[in-house]
Amino acid sequence: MSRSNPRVLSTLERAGGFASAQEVYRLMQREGQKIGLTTVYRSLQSLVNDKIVDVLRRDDGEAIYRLCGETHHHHLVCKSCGETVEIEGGAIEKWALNVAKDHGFREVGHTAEIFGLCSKC
Amino acid sequence: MSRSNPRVLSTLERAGGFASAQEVYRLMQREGQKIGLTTVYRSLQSLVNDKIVDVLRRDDGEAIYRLCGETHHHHLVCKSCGETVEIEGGAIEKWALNVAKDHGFREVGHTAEIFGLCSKC
DNA sequence: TCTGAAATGAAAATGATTTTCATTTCCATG
DNA sequence: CATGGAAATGAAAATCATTTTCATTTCAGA
Ligand SMILES: [Zn+2]
Ligand SMILES: [Zn+2]
Ligand SMILES: [Zn+2]
Ligand SMILES: [Zn+2]
Repeated sequence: MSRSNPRVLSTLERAGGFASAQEVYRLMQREGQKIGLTTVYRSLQSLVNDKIVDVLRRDDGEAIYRLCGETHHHHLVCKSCGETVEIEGGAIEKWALNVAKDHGFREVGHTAEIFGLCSKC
Repeated sequence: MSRSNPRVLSTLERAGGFASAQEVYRLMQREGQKIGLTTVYRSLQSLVNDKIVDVLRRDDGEAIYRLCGETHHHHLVCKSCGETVEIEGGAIEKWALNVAKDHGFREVGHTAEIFGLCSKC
């Protein structure tokens, strides 16, 4: 496993909001940074593994990445423009734990995402 | 715009749950149906436009389709052996709708999955 | 039957992502 | 200071889903 190139993380921060691997790469190019597309992909993957960034999908299927806070949370995403709101998941955390306990499951985790059309779309 | 080839819809129904375009195509091939991959893609797109079918994304980015109005449920999956329990998501449905409404989103949908270790693992 | 629009599908193009693999950079040890 | 090997890098090729092209077929209506 390769470790993340810190310039990738720095660029993603600077990009603000979501950016795809291709976008991060282009941005670094424009800024004159010398880096390969492969390294950008590998670094972003690594950041996702380390849970330092979130990865979502655009409507067209392209993966987009974003720095996310430390706390566990969920996303409300606009299907059309991609606007994203981070959501506290208190209710769903309880739901997941209860459902799992009812069925005798341990070491429980969950994923949840809400999508729809935002007010502007 | 092309209209949907009815055999595509029929195959998606028969597939049960979600299926990607490639999977629908392979299924039709196995069944000896003569159809082109292009037509499968076009038909699925058309069904999505007509809101007869929902489209989501797998983690790997592949688009998956399912009939609208199929009974909605969630899954509790064992990380180790893959045992799966179908879950009614009453609580999470309300949560998703409320969160979305609070942020002015329309046409709301959601995904949710719980995973853990089952009692046997 | 004739005619044009719609449907079809094979093949090529596209575009993101992954894989390969040779090269470069690091680093610890002698 | 070597120097040997592990990790990182990136160019190019490979993958793979999806879209586009375009020539052909189907089909409904005149
Ligand atoms: Zn986040
Ligand atoms: Zn929007
Ligand atoms: Zn199990
Ligand atoms: Zn639900």
